[in-house]
Amino acid sequence: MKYWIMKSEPSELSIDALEKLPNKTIEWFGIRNYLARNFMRNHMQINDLAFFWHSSCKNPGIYGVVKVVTLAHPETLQFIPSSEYYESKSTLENPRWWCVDVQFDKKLDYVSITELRCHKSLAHLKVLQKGNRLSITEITKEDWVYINNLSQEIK
DNA sequence: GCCAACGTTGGC
DNA sequence: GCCAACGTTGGC
Repeated sequence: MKYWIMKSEPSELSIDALEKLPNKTIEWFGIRNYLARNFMRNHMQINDLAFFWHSSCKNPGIYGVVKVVTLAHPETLQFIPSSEYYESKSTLENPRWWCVDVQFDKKLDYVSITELRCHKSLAHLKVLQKGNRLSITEITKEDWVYINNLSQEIK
């Protein structure tokens, strides 16, 4: 079992919006980066857990937990010409973009990026590194436990 | 709105 | 397959 951080712009999909969806589940749409795709397609397993991160917003950081509930499958929006995520090079036989479905698990007490930066033991996190542009990164179980405890303390 | 970092594109 | 130019991400 693996642990992840998955970033989403709250204007596109916030943790609250996810919680209101049917089954509280959605495909992790819109990923157009090969590394992030490969994490989903090649490495994610059902029941993996991820911190839900709000990015490109006033208060970036961790807001909750989601669970991986499917293996990777071709992403829907790449086939829809009117979508901003349309991919003309994808065919049904050979889709370029793949994603998993994630389900809302729970909200956490907000852990800001600023707070995370205060902890030396988290300095290795990819989300804290300068110039990081990857919207999906793997973290260790130790990081997972540490950050969960942090959220509890902040509460 | 700035800008550093880095991914992608396309000519050669 | 190199690499310059360009585009995008995302924190600040």
